[in-house]
Formats: sequence, structure tokens, C-alpha cells
Amino acid sequence: MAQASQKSTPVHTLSEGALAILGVAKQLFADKGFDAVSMNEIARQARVSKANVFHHFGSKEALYLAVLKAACEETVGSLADTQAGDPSAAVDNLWNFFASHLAAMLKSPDSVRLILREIAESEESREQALASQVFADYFTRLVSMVSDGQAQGLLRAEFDPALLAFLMLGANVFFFENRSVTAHLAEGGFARTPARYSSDVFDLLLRGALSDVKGRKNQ
Amino acid sequence: MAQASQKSTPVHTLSEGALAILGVAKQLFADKGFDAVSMNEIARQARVSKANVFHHFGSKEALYLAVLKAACEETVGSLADTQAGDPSAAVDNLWNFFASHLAAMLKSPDSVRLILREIAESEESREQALASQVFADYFTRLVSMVSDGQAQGLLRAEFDPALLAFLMLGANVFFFENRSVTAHLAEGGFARTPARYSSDVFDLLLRGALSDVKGRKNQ
DNA sequence: AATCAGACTGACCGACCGGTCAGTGAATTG
DNA sequence: CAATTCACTGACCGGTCGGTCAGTCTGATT
Repeated sequence: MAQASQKSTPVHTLSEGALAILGVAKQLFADKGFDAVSMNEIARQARVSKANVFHHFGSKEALYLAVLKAACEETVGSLADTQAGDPSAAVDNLWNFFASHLAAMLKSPDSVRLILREIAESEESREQALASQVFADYFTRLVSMVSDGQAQGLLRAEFDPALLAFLMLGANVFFFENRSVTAHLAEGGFARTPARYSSDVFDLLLRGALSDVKGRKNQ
Repeated sequence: MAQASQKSTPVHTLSEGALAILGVAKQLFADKGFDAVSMNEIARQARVSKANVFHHFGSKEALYLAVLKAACEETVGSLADTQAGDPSAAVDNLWNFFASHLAAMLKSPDSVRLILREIAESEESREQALASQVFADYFTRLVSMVSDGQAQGLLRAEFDPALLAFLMLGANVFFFENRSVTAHLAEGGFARTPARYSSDVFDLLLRGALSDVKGRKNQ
């Protein structure tokens, strides 16, 4: 075991074969989940021997962890440049973040599916904590933007900012997870393109569903 | 193979052992997914021999299908009694459906996780179609309620009714899937109890996040 | 008493699993 | 040139996988 299972080697120092393994493993794990993928299959698709996979990553668990870690870094990385913005334009910032978040998810779907899969897992493992951290990162950013909007008087202050943030995150994730289902749906026109979905959802969240007559009867 | 793999035996005609197997399999499949569960494990927990599991269900696939089918029926069944309601009270109907939907999910989490797992799968199998149908059932109901609300002038008519339905469904599913994550979150107060979450989300969706000043600047 | 159906079991099967290991061959280094 | 390093491999291991089968036991039918 030459350099197996060393912690978090920067990606660009890996050998060609190791990168191929990482790429194949990412796609397979995202597609079918940890248990449905065998090391044999990964090796075959990466065109290396199975022993070579173990040489580079030590164990199946370690390989999975490496894949997940890369996916998390890629995901939070794509978010890093979509930041800043002054509080007085909180609603615009919110919109930018919301739309680019969905776009980023769709641009690297394997990473996202990997992370969502991990979060859905019930056991509280090291891997789950990693994936949850990505979730928390997005969430915290959204919450602070919403808070800004409330502080500036642009948004109503009566609701919990975390609630809107959660709703926005959920709207994107739910869209992402159900793309294939909504595509076959008769009423699925709203989800035909991500851009349209984003702007329509954002508009609905901001303005609300209620008509402007005084009928405020909820609960 | 005595009565294995017959299609959709009504549950109450199954033997005691078969029911035990079904129950154990449901919990295990929901917890860990198809590939992470072995027939040995199911047999052990159900206190029967592995051969007996095959006697009753023929194959692992068939057992999984039986479990999934039962879960789908249970889920749409819990929805069946929450129906009707005249169109003029569309908003109230919407609220009732929304709140009881979340409550129903939390009452039979194994079934829900089974279905969500199946929907998340990429391959378009027979099982996926089954699970998607449950999704479609809920969705269609919601859409028609929203349409009613729009026809009655209670809700704004400018947005796609399917969009609000989708958002509501997503809000509940997202809450369900991320219960364990939000519980550890500092800003997770909004998700402390399902009842509070339901009513707060519903209120926010109806009234919108924007404050009432004329600042309508979105896009 | 004889027959039959069906729930149930232990022993077994070939295939495949994750993982190991001794070794090969091509660069790098002294 | 010798020594070292390291990506890489084929052969192999014990164990578990989904699945089969011959047969046992029990209770109802005739």
C-alpha cells in the first residue's frame, strides 16, 4: 500500500489512473449508491485493475469518502464566487443566489446527488456530517440575506428568515430531485426550463399566492 | 415454490411468517436501501429461515416490489379520506390538505422513505413508476385545489397553479427529508414542530415575503 | 388411515464481494 | 550502473451474496 488512504491529497497531484478512478467512482456512486457499486465495476470502467484501485485508495470506504469530499468541495466552490453584495440590495442578492444555485446544481448533478444521498441517510456518520455542512453553508448564507432584506424593510419582518431560506433551498432541491418526474407530468409546464422555474418561484415567494382582496382567513 | 411471487395477494390473507417478513423488509429497505439489505438479514430479524423468505416471495426483487406496493397503497390510503371540500373554501381545503399531508408522512415514515428513495433513483423501472404515481396523485389534488382558489378569486390568477402545488409538496418533502439536519441547526427553530412549520410555511406562501411598500423590483 | 397442501428448514451451490500480496516494469535519483 | 520509488497487475483468499432443493411437520380433507 504505497500512498493509499492518505488524507485529502490535492486533486492535481494525483496520477492519471487515480483521477480516472475518482471520476468513474463519482458517477457510479451518484447513480447507484454505495452498496450497489462494486470495486470490480469501478476498476473495469476506469480501465485499471481492481488491485490498483485499492493501491490508490486503500478501501472502498476511503474511495467513497474521497469522492464525497471532492463533491462537497466542488459544490461549495461553485457557490463561493456568488457572494458579497451590499445589504441594501438584499432582494437582488437573494435572487442572484437563488437562480445561480439552481444553475450550479444542474451543472454538476453527480456531486449534488452524492450529497443529497448522504444527507438522506439515517446513520450519523462522518460522511453525513460532511454533506450536512454543505447544506448548512447554503442555508446560512440564505438566512443572512433574508435577514438583511428584513432589516432594510424590503421584506416583511414578521416571519422567521430561516423559514424563507429553507423554502428557497427546498424549492431548488425538490426541482432538482424531481426533474425526471415533472417532465412526464401533464401539469409540468412550470418546470420545463430551470430559468423559468427559478423566476416564477421567486416571484411567487415574494408576492404570495393570495389575491389582494381583504380575505385574510388563514387558520 | 408454493405460492411465491403471485401478484398482489391482499395483505390479510398472508400467513403470520409472511407478514413478519414484510414488516422487517419494509423497515430495512427504508433504512438502508435495496442493495444494502441481504435476505439473510431479513430472515434473521423476522425469525424465519432464509429459504422461507424465498418460499413466500420468490426473489429479493419480488419481495422489494411487494414492500413498495404496500407502502404506496398505505400512503395513498392515508390521503384518501382527506378529500372533498367545496371549491368556495379552496384555501381552507388547501390548508387542511397541506397540514395533514405532512402529519401523514411523519406517521408512516418508512413508507415515505421507501417511495422517495425510489423516485430519486435514476433508472426508469416498474418500481419507479409506482412511486411516481403516488407523487402524481398528491400533486394533481393540490393543483386542482389551487385552481379552485384561483377560479374563486381567492388566489391570484397570474401564477401557474401547478407551481404553488409543487412548492407546497416540496416544502413538506424537504422538511421530512431534512428533519435530522435542521434539528442540529442553530437557525432551526422554525422546524422544531411540524405543526408550527406547516402553519408558518402556509402563511408565508399565501402572503409572500415582500413588505407592502411599493418596492416591486423583482427582475 | 391415507392423502394432500403449504409453511417451514438445513444444507448446499456458483458467483461475486472487498481485500491481499508477490511481483513487474518504467521512470527518477545517487 | 545500481538502487529506489511507485503506478500497476494477476492470482488468490475467506466470506457472503441471492437462490435452490430435498425433505419435515402440521392441520385440514376424504
